[in-house]
Amino acid sequence: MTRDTDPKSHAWAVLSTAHATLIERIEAALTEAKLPPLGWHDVLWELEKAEGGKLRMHELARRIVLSRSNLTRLADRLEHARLIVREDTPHDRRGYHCVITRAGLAMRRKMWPVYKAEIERLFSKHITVQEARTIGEALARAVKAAREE
Amino acid sequence: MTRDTDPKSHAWAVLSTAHATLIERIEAALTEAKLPPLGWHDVLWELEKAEGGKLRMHELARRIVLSRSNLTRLADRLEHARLIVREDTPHDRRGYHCVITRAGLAMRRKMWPVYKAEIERLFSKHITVQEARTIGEALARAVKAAREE
DNA sequence: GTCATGTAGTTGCAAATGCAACTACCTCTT
DNA sequence: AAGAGGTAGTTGCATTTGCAACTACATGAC
Repeated sequence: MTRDTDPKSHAWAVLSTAHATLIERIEAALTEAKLPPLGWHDVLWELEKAEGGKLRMHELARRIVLSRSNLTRLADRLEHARLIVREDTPHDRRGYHCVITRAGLAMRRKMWPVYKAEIERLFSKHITVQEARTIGEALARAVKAAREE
Repeated sequence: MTRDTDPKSHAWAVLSTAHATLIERIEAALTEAKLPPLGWHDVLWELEKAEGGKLRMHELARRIVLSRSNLTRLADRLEHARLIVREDTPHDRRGYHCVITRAGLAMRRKMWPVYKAEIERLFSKHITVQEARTIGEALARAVKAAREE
């Protein structure tokens, strides 16, 4: 047990390191380009993909894997920057819809090339399509299982 | 460009989500077990693996992918909890060695089963050994390339 | 109806993070 | 031997995070 050689734990360890390394670089690239942090892109992209460009807070939080309270504050910042707006929901007066604005769409389109370039440079370039598929499938299975627990 | 279907970008997106999901659960499990955060385990484990149970601050920071200033503070907390000590280095009076203590070793051994159980439950159980190997190899390649840049 | 229980989202506060100085020391050049 | 430039690590400060309350509304049982 002193040295863990199980290939699965090892895969997790490498995944962790890879994530930390890439995130660090991606954030640096965004800062360098005078763009907002990665989290903003995640929110905007989820909204853009969603039907009508809107999503309930809790659903958005679930999709970007962020706690509710953190999303509240993140949404505050995005709203303050006029990239999203909060709209009352018709049938549930407790909640809101986050809606992406025109400026939000524009911002996401500005962030994506910078983000994408880093992914290519630091990730895509070094793995095969076959490996990418394996990674995508295997991890999607794990995420799905974790969610259904 | 509205919808990105490139399998490599997709793999990155899934990796990101998987990481966030698992980390959240692992931290929760550690908290529940009244144990310190995951970052403490990372530090202790790197030291334990290292020759003589000691590492220079900058080397430790590099290995756990943490900024220097963050490591300073993290090390402060670990030192305060008596899990590591800082020792002067013989030939470079600017720096220190972080050295794991007996209590540090004991703490890591207490944290690992909790950590490991979550990895198994949420990750290992859902992927094949072959997939694990592919993930490990592909991501290690990317990390290596990023570091050598 | 009304009470108990559950869900949506926000807020206060303490702790952790990121960035840009800053100190101290090392190394190389001349 | 002295100065320039680089590296090691820390610190101050503003921002972000995490957790536990807390408000407001919804839902189901009776």
